[in-house]
Amino acid sequence: MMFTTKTEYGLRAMVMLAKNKDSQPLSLTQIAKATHISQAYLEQLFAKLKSNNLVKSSKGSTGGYVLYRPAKKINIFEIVEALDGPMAVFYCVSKESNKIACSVKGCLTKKVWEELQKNIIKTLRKFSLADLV
Amino acid sequence: MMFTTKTEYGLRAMVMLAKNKDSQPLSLTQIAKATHISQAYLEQLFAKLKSNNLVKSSKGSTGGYVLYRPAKKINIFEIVEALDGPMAVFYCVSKESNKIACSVKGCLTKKVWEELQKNIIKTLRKFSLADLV
DNA sequence: ATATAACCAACTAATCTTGTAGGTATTAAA
DNA sequence: TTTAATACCTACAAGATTAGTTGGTTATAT
Repeated sequence: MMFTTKTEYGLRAMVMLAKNKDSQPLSLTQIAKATHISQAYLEQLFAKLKSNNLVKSSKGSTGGYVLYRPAKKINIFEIVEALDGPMAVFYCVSKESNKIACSVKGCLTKKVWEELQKNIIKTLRKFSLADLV
Repeated sequence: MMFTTKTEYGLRAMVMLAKNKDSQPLSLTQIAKATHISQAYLEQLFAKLKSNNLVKSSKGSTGGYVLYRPAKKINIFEIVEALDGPMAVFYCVSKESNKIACSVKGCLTKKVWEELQKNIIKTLRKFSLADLV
């Protein structure tokens, strides 16, 4: 029951973007250097961040990444979900649960996971990226 | 960010023990048959449950397992932690965090994980095994 | 043109989860 | 006292996921 390093790394990078007050976007080369995370690995993370509309990119020689929205308008849950995939503490409360057999009628255990999951999401939504800067 | 099947299986088995109104303890053979979980795998789970004082065992021909305490006195967090290991949503808030370098002074991200973790534990403690029966 | 950047897909390495195999020790009951 | 059923133990193996690498291409400011 732990988040992956993807989440950790991505979050660190997002904090860097939030702190960046330059007129220029921040390149992965710069981020890799500062965080000691391999640039190729960062690329994969940023693909996810971008497809979830959390960052936008510009190509070319002065290119790089900037936040898609102001840091205050990005909450931590969005970042976590973009990087780690849809939140599901158990199969029975995942969005793909129809695939897996959990047809137990009135299963009381499920209620625990539902409440837990709601709670996690609520907590993560409470914090914005700006809160981490 | 998902609990393992260890937790799922162990919890199912614990519910069975809680439901067992026989004078006899429940054997792993019986649990394995009812849940379709391999008996050898259940053995490993019960080793953890036992060392965490959640069940007690009796050997011999009519042996098996019973709850260590009444179901009402066992909360879900205890079971989850026994099976899945100490709760830590991130390395920086794990009990072994001294091993891993997270010496960032006044790291704001950590506060998020601390609050999240507290919340998870609180939610899981709120439910007892008796609530699932 | 050239250098620097994003972007892309496939592969490899490492780790963790899940499960198996083969045995010993204990004990109620025949 | 034998037998059958049980817990208990350790090491291994298969499978899945995570983490990271490699070798490219496409785009763009200088």
